[in-house]
Amino acid sequence: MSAPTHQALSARAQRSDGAQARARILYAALALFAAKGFAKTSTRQIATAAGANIAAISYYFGDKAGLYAATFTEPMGGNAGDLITLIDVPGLPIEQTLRIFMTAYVEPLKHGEIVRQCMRLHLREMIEPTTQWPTEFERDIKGPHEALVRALCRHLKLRRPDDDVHRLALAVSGLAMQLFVMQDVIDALAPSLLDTPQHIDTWSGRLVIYAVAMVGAETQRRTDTRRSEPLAPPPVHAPSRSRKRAPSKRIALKSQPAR
Amino acid sequence: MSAPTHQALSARAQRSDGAQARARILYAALALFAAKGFAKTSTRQIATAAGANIAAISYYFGDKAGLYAATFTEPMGGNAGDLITLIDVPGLPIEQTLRIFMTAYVEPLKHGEIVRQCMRLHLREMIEPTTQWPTEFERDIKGPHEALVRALCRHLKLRRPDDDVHRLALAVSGLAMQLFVMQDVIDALAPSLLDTPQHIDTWSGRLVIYAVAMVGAETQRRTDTRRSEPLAPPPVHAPSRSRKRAPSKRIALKSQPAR
DNA sequence: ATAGATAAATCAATCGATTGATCTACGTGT
DNA sequence: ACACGTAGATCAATCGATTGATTTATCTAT
Repeated sequence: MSAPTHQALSARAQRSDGAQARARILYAALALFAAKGFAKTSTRQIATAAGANIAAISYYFGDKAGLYAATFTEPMGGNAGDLITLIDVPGLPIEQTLRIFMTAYVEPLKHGEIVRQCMRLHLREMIEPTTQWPTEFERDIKGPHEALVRALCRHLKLRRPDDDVHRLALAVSGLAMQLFVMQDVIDALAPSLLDTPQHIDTWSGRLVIYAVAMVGAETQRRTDTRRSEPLAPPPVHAPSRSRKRAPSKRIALKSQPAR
Repeated sequence: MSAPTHQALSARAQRSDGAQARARILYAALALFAAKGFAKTSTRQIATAAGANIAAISYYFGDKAGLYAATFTEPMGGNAGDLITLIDVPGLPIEQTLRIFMTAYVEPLKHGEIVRQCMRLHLREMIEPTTQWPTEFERDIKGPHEALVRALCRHLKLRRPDDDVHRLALAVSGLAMQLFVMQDVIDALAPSLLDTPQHIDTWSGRLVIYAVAMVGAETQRRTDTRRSEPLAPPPVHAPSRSRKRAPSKRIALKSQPAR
């Protein structure tokens, strides 16, 4: 019989779906791995948090490493390639490309705790790489970066990217990436900056402004160094609020203070 | 017996200094903790790498946690407060303040492997906080950030920092911070960007340009929103290379494409 | 429809390996 | 002779993984 009134008190039913137990284990593992890392999370903790038995993890995922790999592939439907195709349209002006890039990059921050945990998991891989890292790197890091490099090359009218384009692209994507890396730091420094989707949107808007400004500064720098002597150190040109052309005031600053 | 020809092959002498063994353990632990983290590094590995015995670690440092704490306090002489006093001089124009900030922030990247390992250790604390983190946060994160916020407030003529100042400060310091966080990523994407002190100086110079541009953009945004209707969404104003006042060209951009 | 058979899911118990930490004994320099 | 430092051996605890047995759901033959 098993009347349908079997207690749903304990997060699992007497005889759960099977796939349901698998999902419980998966998300419990995601939360714990994201919070404490792979090494400091034991399979017993995962099983306890999921309300499942320890044996179920090897039953469904083979071993602990298999479960870890599943937390990378299963929860997210793999929307990484979208970002690339979004910004890889040649006709778009750079401001729109940057806005699309930033908005798409930051947007996951608004989607619940699970996406946030996925992000945290991926960040851990960046600092403490496992066998999962190469895949992660190729798909979520190298791809978007090179797409951004292509867009910047188009805007700067370059046939091939040079070091400065790579630096610029890293600075731009780093603006968005830091929101993920420094989540806790930001919450500690200014708690009201990441708490609501509205605040995340305003931040995304600011990042677009910053990115556009950086691209503009790099464009400026390239024209400056091209028309001046090629070996001169890059002049500090502050976009001073005075509208007259900043005459590249030579500031007496030691470029390398500590030799 | 034991002729003085006892092999100096293995990095330790037969009867080493005592304090010398301590130092070997400390730096071996620093390297291993920085490379693999606290949990995944065993005391046996540290002792083997240091050419010392396992008992020596509890003899000199109490336990594994004590050794971990020592890797934070001993190798670096604590030069964090310097950065604060450097940029906390009210008279300096913002360009110089930013240059000093960036140069001082990035400069450790040039100093050998040990400083690099220390940085890596501190970054691990950011993502996986231990009891060491509060101290670390107050001294190396919150302090410099608030100093930068003060400098920006001075430049923007604000009596008290608002959210936008915090965002700007985070974006600026994030530019420098990402060089540490993304070391391996950068090496994988464009290997020649961080390999020599000259390249690091070049990058530092670019970061100053970027930071100045971002501060300029934020200044611009504030004047724009002040003189326009206060509730309008922040317009995308590209710092176009044309010198004439950018008339805040209204671009038809959906602010939130993927809602 | 009902009983029996097969597969799926869960459980407690336990394995070998490794961890951090400690103990005791030996060698060395003063 | 003495203290200091080192070495090997060993401790209890915990880890990931596996086992065999039990329970439940699904299918099949009559």
